[in-house]
Amino acid sequence: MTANAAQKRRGAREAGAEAPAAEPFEQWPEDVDFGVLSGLIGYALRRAQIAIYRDFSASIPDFTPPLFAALVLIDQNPGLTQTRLGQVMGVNRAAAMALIDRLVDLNLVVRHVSVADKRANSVRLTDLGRRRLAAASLAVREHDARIARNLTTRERDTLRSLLRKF
Amino acid sequence: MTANAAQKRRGAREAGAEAPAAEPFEQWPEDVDFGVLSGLIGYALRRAQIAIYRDFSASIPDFTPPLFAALVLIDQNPGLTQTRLGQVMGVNRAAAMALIDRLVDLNLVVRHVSVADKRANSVRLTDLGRRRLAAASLAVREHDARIARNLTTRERDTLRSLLRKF
DNA sequence: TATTGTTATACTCTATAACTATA
DNA sequence: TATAGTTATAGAGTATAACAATA
Repeated sequence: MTANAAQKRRGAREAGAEAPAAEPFEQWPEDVDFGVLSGLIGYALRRAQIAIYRDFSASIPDFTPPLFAALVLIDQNPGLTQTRLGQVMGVNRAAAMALIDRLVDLNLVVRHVSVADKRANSVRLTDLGRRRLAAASLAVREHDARIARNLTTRERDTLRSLLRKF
Repeated sequence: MTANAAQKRRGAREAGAEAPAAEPFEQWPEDVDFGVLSGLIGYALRRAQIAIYRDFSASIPDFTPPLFAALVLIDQNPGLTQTRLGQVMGVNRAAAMALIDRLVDLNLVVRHVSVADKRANSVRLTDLGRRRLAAASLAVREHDARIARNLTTRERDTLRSLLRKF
């Protein structure tokens, strides 16, 4: 991960300025022999993700992809517990804790003990969290449109559909 | 990343045993509202990658995806320098250094100063590196077939082709 | 001056293990 | 006993910054 690049850019860009171009990534340079990697679905996915991640970091400096996803899931699912958030995101309890800790430190979410089960916390957004999420959601949608700019609407639908088969 | 799970499993599995099932990951649980995430290409890719990464870790305990990719690229491209490896993999020089350091520690690759440019190192596989790579390549191909098991041959081609557009 | 390798440093993400409180 | 949260710890991956050697 690389919050560093994001942090560096955070203060360096002025309102209304263009999102900085991420350093170019030669997707599949022709002078390089990728050997067995060429045929692998998993590796093709990985390379696409590198390009996507760079654009995300450059254009949404306030969040990382996991932080943004956690914030959306907390917002959309009232009463979500930390353990369940981890399951949904595909990480364990301790990792979910760490994400929520950071969101709490940023004053974007608060924990409160579940009345139904005193072991459990449910997590919800603060007013600030809601405002930041709304702003970031706009930026993320723009980012997503940008990374998929070389795909037709139909190709995007096909891709989303194929990706759900993993 | 999570070499820990891989390390834990490394000694625990016996020759010929089935690759351990990675902990299940509910790909898009129906009781959860994903909000804006549902429509994002980038997030669909991320979820697919979580599933793929888990299977990789469970079935190729000796390598992580970046280490395997680095090993293949070094093997296939004689005279590759560290900086160029980083560019090809989409990471900076220091990160490429760290990957190569680990491969050197594992006695899988060696550095030697380039005769053409004394600033540069070129990197090549050791005999052990070649043997390990051959074995891992088999396992990785099996892994890739397994993660793509719900896709037809045609769908795999479509997916690889779409992923090259990012 | 520009580039390569290198080292120091830092941060995110994630995991395992063990502990406490509650069920 | 089992589960939720928590804390401590660790390791992989990656970045920035600065330096020496070489181009």
